[in-house]
Amino acid sequence: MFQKEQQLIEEKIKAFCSANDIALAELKWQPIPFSGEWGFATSFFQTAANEAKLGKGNKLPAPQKAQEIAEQVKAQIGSVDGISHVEAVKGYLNVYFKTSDYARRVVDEVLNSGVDFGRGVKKSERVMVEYAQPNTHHSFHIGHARNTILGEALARLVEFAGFETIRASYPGDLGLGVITVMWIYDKLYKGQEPEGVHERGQWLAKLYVEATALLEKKDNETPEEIAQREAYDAERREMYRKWDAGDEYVRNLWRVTREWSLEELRDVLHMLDVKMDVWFYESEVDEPSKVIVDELIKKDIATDERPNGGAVIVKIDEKLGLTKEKYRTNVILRRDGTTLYLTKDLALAKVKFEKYHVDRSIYVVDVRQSLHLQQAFAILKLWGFPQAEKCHHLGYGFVSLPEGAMSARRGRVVLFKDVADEAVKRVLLVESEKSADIPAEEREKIAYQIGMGALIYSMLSVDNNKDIVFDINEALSFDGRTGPYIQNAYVRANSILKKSKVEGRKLDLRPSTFNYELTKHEIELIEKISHFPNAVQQAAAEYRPLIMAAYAYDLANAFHSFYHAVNVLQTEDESVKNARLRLIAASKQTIANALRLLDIQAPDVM
RNA sequence: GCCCCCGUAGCUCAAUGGAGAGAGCAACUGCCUUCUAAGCAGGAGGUUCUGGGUUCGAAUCCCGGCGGGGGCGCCA
Repeated sequence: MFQKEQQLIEEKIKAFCSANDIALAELKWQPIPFSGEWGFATSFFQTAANEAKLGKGNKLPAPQKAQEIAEQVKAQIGSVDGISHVEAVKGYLNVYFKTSDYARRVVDEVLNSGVDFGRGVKKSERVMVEYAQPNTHHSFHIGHARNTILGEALARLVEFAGFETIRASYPGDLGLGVITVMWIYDKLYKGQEPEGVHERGQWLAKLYVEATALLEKKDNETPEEIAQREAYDAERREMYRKWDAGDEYVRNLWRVTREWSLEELRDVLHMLDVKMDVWFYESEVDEPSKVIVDELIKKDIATDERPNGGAVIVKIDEKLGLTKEKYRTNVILRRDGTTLYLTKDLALAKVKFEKYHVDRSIYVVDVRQSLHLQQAFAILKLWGFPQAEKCHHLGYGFVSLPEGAMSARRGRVVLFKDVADEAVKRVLLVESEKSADIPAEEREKIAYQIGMGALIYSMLSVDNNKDIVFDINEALSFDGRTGPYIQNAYVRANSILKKSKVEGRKLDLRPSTFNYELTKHEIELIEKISHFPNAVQQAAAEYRPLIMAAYAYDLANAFHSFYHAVNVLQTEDESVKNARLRLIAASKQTIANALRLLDIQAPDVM
């Protein structure tokens, strides 16, 4: 927020150094890292090292030399508008703001910008974020939830940072897993259909477990059992063949059951406040991807080994001219002419580039698929798409359970819906004792916001490359570094503002002066608020929602401390009280903006 | 065999190559007649796995080792 002052000082430093023939290194600025101190800082260690290398000046060790330069620079800077004083400490130059001016500037900017405070300037590139790619005929578990939460937070961040953003979902609606569910449904449960969108979706997942048990090879099978199992498998294969051939009965069965899953998915996304712009389906890119294979063969990117009884492959390293193995070789068409995951991803990328004119394509996908995506990007490059350079795989560690990996085949999963229901139940329990005055009809809604806040924050406050062992007690914890902690700061700010009006004092919208001695808690809070726009840009540039999650906690933390140290409503001096109320309004706004980017809702009371 | 990720307080995790390596949880000490205690304040807790190297400066970058996880042609 204070580039102007920074730039002015920078110019003075540069002028001084060139006048005195000092080999100034690039100036990198950072906030002064001590609490309650407000300003920005840079160091002269690199410059001192440069000087030493050139054999110039005295032969002081670098830290002392840096301090010497800092002192000289300090003497040269003199007074700058809005800067209270400058210090040279341990090789650093610390520039301190004049608190009253800056407090007013920060608070005014937040209140004038409102929901747009922190929004970046419009960028020219269009970004697509692909996430929420569960398979149909299964149910949405906590691992899918991590994917979706991560993708949504990223989309919100990138969008707020200034990029035109397209959200895309890509459900896997074909393949053997899908056919397996259809097979057992058709064989044993035809005509049945549980009530309720989630119940029906989850039922399909149960059928999958049952089918897998029937089809799986077991130890010590009798000849009869083997024959039975093989007969089942033949039925399933036959169904797959019919699906592929476009058989009307099988296709219809597929459409109906697929829709059950999609209905559940849409409801889950609604629960997570996710609004997709584009829906891609695996089944829709299946045929187009076959055409692509021919094109790649013609362009001599792919090698057709079918005449020799093989598949169609791409020798990626060889085609890229790499001598050491990196992308290796992969198959893009089976020998029987059917497509693979990689084939379909190529077709999908083509659609993204050509139909949606995407400049930057982000894939939020499990880290285990890293090689496959790198292979896809490499083939896109060979194919001649310049956007291939800006394809980015945002991998994330997988979510497992304390008892081991989740397994859809064995039905050992934690369903998102179950966790969400449990979250509401737990919050309601806390609420009934802590906030008995909240009307019952509002309670459930607030409980949902808080419960989801806890769950979402627990997913976002861990860096994406780390695996998570899902522990529901940790995920739904409301104490300490959690979503509810941040929501509570928002609620407290809201409560004070409400009360200030109840007591008959309209919130003064005129800018306040802050020309009193601010407590260190106020200074720290204002400084945190002023960093919000930077946090947005950093999180978006690094594709890391964690940056925003950490920021939101720090901001809430600064607010809670201020809340306890300073009683605003009992402030005697009216102008000081008014300034503080404006600071609270600015805090509330910034917390709200940060929570929104994290896909967490901010309740007015809790 | 090759490639990727990780190793930081008892536990779970942070830390654009920069100033006391920080939070939360657990345990300990205080604080509700006060704007909501889902909170605040305080103390304790560290050879940043290990050995080298680069650098004025390394948890961070490079090389080796140890330990854990993942991936490597017709699954997704």
